[in-house]
Amino acid sequence: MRGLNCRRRITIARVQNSRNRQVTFSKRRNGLFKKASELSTLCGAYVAVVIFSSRNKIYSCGHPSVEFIVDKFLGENPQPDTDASNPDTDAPNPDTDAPNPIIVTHQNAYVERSIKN
Amino acid sequence: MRGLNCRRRITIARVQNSRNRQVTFSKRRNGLFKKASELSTLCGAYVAVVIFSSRNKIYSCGHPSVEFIVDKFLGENPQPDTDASNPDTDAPNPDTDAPNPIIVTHQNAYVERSIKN
DNA sequence: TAATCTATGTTTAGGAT
DNA sequence: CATCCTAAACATAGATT
Repeated sequence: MRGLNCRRRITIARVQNSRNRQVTFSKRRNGLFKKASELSTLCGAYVAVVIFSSRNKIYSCGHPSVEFIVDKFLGENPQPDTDASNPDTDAPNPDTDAPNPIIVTHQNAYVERSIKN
Repeated sequence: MRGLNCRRRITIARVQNSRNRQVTFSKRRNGLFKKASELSTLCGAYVAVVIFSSRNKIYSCGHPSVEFIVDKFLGENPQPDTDASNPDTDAPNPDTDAPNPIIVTHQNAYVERSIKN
């Protein structure tokens, strides 16, 4: 029970065994959500994660909420300001939304873009 | 170089020092994207991550693309189920979108929901 | 400001339940 | 299905450049 049944290095490629793949999906999905939550808490950022499993099930996690972040992402939230009265909290400020035309094509890559510019 | 300048345990709470917070944001954001990418590759899942920094900058990462996943999430991609017959490849099938009425309210919690049912 | 270093805290593969 | 266990793999806080 020791030394052999521990973590082994794996290559980042599709897990062949469907059973192992399912377990890996479950474990890493939870890990991803935890990391997302921590990032939000530690840095005061808005973080949303949306996952579609191979069986077409949706799993999502968002701070403050996936919908809010998705709307903001889509620029469908031209809403100027709901309540921006917290000097201490420099969390993303809703009322800084500009009537931007965002939504560029996001491919399989990390994207960084300023809303202001 | 001597045991002190190494990693220390931190509590998951807003990082007070703004400089450290910025560094932590940068490091963990990259880590989160990497994890998301690995999950997608390992399990054949669609994964999208959208982040709004406290300075309102957008950072996103998606496989196959954030837009595609967001659209799917919003149910703006109505279309039932083209084929549910591929035992080997259980990767999400783009053309299996169903005219579903999804979009429930997603709060600060992990959400799991089946599309088919 | 970002990249590098390194010891250590955290995640997780595989096995078992 | 999720969850526990273990030890190895991996991520990263803090210092440094």
